[in-house]
Amino acid sequence: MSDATTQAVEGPRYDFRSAEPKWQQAWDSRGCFHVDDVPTDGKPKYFVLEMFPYPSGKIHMGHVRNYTLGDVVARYKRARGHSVMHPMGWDAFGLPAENAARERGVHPAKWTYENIANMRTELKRMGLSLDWAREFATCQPEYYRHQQKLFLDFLKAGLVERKESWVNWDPIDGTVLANEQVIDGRGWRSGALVEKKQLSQWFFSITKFAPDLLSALDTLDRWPERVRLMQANWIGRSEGARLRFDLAAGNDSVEVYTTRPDTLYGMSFMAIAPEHPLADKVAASDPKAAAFIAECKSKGTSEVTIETGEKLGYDTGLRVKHPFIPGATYPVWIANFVLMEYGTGAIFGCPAHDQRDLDFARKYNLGVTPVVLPPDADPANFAVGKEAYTGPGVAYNSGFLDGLDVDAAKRAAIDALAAKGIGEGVTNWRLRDWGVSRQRYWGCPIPIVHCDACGAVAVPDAELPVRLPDDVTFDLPGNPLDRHPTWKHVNCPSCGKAARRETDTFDTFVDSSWYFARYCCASDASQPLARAAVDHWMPVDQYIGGIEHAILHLLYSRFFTRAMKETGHIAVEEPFAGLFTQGMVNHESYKSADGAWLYPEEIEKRPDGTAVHRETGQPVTVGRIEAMSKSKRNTIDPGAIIARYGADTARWFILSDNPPERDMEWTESGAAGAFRFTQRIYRLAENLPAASAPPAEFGAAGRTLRRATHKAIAAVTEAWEGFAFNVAVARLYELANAITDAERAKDEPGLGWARREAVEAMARLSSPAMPHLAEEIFALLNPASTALVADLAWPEAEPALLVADSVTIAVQVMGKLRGSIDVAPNAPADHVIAAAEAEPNVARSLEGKRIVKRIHVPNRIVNFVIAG
RNA sequence: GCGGUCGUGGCGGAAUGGUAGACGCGCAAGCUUGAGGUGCUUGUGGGGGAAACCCUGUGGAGGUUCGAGUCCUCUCGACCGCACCA
Repeated sequence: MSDATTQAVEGPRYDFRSAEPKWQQAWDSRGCFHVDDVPTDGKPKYFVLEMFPYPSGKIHMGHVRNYTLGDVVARYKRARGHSVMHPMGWDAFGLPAENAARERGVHPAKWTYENIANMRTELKRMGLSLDWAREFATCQPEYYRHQQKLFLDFLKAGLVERKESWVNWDPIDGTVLANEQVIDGRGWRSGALVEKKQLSQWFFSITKFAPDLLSALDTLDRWPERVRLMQANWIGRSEGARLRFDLAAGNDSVEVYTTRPDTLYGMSFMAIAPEHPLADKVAASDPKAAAFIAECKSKGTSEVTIETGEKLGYDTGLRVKHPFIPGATYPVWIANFVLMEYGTGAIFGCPAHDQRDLDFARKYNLGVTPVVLPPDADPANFAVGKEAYTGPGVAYNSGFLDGLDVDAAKRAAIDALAAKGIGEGVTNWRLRDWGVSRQRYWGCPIPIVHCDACGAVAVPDAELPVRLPDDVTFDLPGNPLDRHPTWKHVNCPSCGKAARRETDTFDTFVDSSWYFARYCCASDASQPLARAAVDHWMPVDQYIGGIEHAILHLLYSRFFTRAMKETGHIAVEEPFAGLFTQGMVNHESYKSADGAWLYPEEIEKRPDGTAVHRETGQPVTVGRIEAMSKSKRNTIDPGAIIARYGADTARWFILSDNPPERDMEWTESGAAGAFRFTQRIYRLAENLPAASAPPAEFGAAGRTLRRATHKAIAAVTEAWEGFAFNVAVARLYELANAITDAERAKDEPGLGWARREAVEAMARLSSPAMPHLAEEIFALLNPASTALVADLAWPEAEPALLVADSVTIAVQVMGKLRGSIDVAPNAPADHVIAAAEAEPNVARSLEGKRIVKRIHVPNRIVNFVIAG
């Protein structure tokens, strides 16, 4: 920060440096934002929640935006008479803590708790209306013990399964990798070739709720449409048929799932996934097949294969019988484009009506028989070339299905399969069960003991929590829990014999799938959720966070809430009644001549928009405006902004820039402008008369200002209410402009009172955004009062003052603006039309014309339709 | 490929079918100031005009309407999500 910048904010009239801590202290000492677990105040409840932060070390501008948005809602709702719960906590388990341990030798717990302490201090400087008594971190045994209990309850209720699944295995790191962590077939950290491996893991049975998770999306009317659509796509319902194909030789059969049973007569091959059990069987006696399968598995997740979409296959030599055509058989291929995870891992190929099947058939010279005739096509010469026909039509070349349209043919085919006992209509889901096992240390231990005699045994409730051991090392790859000398060696809770603890920990998404409910009863050590408190507060009325969690976190939370309901921990099914997804905070990026990224503090902007390096004077390339990131160095430290301008300025700018759901750009000039505004409205509050009874009469300027004040009350209220926060800011600027106009007006009786009223309204209307400044101005205006704005009811507009003395009505001729007239509100139509016709410019346009129609919209517009 | 969102001044953006560009940023001129990255005043979509005013203008083309940024159809572009899902 340059000297010049520091000077610019030195000695301001409103000294945020002393005011902000003072008011934070005042709110805190009066417990303004504390609520009881089960309140008895009779107020309507409102639960405001922002997605809790990962304790990475410092807060960033995304946090500032997120928590400012939430704080506006919380403070506004409180003023509107709600009992508001607004808690904060820490999503504290996760990989970065382990990486810090590996790279810097600091214990994950120490690293995490130090980061939390630092970030808590930073958050407190923002002046958020939080109930800090409810704070917790998910890495505390006091939290995760309850999570372990929930898991065991889910297990008892049949909502948890242990099953084999295919995973990306990094043989060097000795761990499972998420798909995103596999880059070109290699582990992102180790660079080792990733293997596909079957591993026994714990799964939450989220698919049991798939129908409900989908249909209930319709009830979430305060969620963004696109989030609901993304979830619907993710859950992925599809209607089709499951049917059995018998092998031509032997007794084996293969199950297939299809959405197009109407095209069965167009079959020319069957394809099975490389992981399909039948493929294994073939490979056992066919080395070439084994080699092909191995190749597919190594390339399975490689982006190259997926992007080029090259279809590879291997003909097993086996053949299957057609379900309807006696004697017809088709080859069985192993194909890389068939997914074991979807449907049954096997498909029947109908190249004429499925693009992938067609690509495959063309490559390997398999037959292409059209069986759906497009409308207006000629059955004698309709043929499929490079594009499969997937549109509507009528079945032909299809035996008993001939002449039926697609839908009727599907039903007829399913009926026929069912009659033969070889198939049925089914609904299929894209959603997979949620694998939660991670081979990591810094996570919640899964409370299970593996016994050779008893199998997987639940840890008894009385022994919870299963605590993470502190004495672990990170000098070797793999899971430190697995190689800990003693931790995993325990006796079986069931038979007492020597057994092994589960050394996997939970996916951190589990931690965040129920934290919102835990806030309601955070101090109750005896149980995960205390029903009285949770039933009172849940669901969250307004949840706010980034769009990046549109699917996983929100879907998992919806699942968890249903599972908690089924196990008696909660009454609701949907955790978040309202959801708001904020945009990102972007900033320009800067590059020096030698190509190195530069921090905004390292450059100096020239008036012409170019930039130079502050120290060297070398030219700097001003790059794209993009998401703040450490690698591009285009970050702005909220701590520095708050130190320089104060929290209110940071909050105000972030709200004013643009609509909160869109990406915003952080600019120096914008922040400076917001700072100037804080000073300006404080100035408006100086030198006002003391409080007094309202005068009986107001002059013209006073009346104008009072109308502006009450219009602002109505407009700002509506804007805060509707998440149009940038509009609320604009309306407050208008009010400030109106106050400035009144300051300049000739003094008249009552004007001082009207200015006081306006300034106090200004302070209170802006208090959700700039709470410290609001308190400071209120105290300045009311030196004898000990009341806090944070405790005051929201201002109400006087309806009489919302009606203007006169309204300006636009006058159009043939829809074109030709003038405007001032008339009394709700003046009679004939009067308004006469005045409109008399307006000089309008009269000129009407001269010599015949008016065929006069349209009058009261208080809005007059439009003359003329002929000739 | 499938699904979706969005196109308004130099920029961020306002606008229940009813005066397009509120409000802010930036810019320009002026006043204030020892100075100013302060404060204040005025101006600021494009074209014409001395002015009054006129024409034009919300990605493009049609349509509905007395009246369209807003509703409908087509089209172009940008962005986002999912993606070999059978």
